[in-house]
Amino acid sequence: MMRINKLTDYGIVVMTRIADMDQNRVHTAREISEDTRIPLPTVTRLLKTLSGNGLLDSQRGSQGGYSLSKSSDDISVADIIETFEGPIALTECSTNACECSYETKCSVEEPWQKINDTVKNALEGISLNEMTGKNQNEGLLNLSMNYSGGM
Amino acid sequence: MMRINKLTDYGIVVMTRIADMDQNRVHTAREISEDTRIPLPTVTRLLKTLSGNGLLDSQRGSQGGYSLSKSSDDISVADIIETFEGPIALTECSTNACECSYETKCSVEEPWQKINDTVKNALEGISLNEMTGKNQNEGLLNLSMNYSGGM
DNA sequence: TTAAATAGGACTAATTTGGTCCAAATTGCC
DNA sequence: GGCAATTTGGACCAAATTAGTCCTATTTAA
Repeated sequence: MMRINKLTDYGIVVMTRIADMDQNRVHTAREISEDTRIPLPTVTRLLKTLSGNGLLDSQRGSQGGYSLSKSSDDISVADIIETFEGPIALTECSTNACECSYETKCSVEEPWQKINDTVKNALEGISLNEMTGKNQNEGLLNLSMNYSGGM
Repeated sequence: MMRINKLTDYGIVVMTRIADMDQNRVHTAREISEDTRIPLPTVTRLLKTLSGNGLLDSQRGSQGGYSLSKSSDDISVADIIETFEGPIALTECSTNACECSYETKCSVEEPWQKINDTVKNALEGISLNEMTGKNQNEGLLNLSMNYSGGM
């Protein structure tokens, strides 16, 4: 467990797919649905959310469709996750002024914030471009380094 | 969003509380409930899960109770999370042989694994002892370094 | 004018999660 | 031996969240 939502996961798939396609034209919900095999109504909703949050540009009407609002290098996995789930926060204490009434919990607050920052940072470091697997560069290499480097 | 479950969060609070208490005696569910202000039935369930998974030792009967099964230095936040939520896996593709039928998703599989490893690693690096805030040592300092060091 | 799109929002079903409770087994102590 | 204090195991239900669908309006190119 400790999963991101299924819709968020789909959202990343959809974005990755768009990043993989021809950048010189827009892509319709139907086209993306057929490509990814995610049902059309669901894809429709994903795309609306993504364009509503500025990650996609949309063009209405006949010949309309969606395209990336910026380079796939400038869109992070964290951007997409936050679009669907709001700010990355593993616990309530990770973000807000934590209102917990449990005394103990508060000794726990500061460590959680740092843990949260680490996770967030990792997700911000991965660009959509890297998710396509076409070219592996900085973000993922750094992750590998940190991983083998151990903590 | 992208939260760990509330029960998991409670579980960490409970474990932290126990780590904070006298290690030379066992602690009852009632005692921990009163300390943390988490309702008794819930605490009871948390403790059962924790002892069932080997993070706590239990002693039945009168004068019984719970105690850490090992040093708080040797119990990680990841251990506790996995006790309640199973293996840390942000997406299905992060663990299992990913059965996804979406072609695109598979280009996404490898990056996800690395992201997942990073998150997991961060959580494994924080000991229960550090969560108590009594003494801040390696795990959290390393997180801070990685954080400010940037990726 | 028409057909092809997106936009916005309501709605329902399914799943997960949170929280409680009860009966059984164990153990220390008088 | 018996009682009281505990943990154990499992069932159960209510609440919240999530997934997925559908309908109607709006926009735009041809």
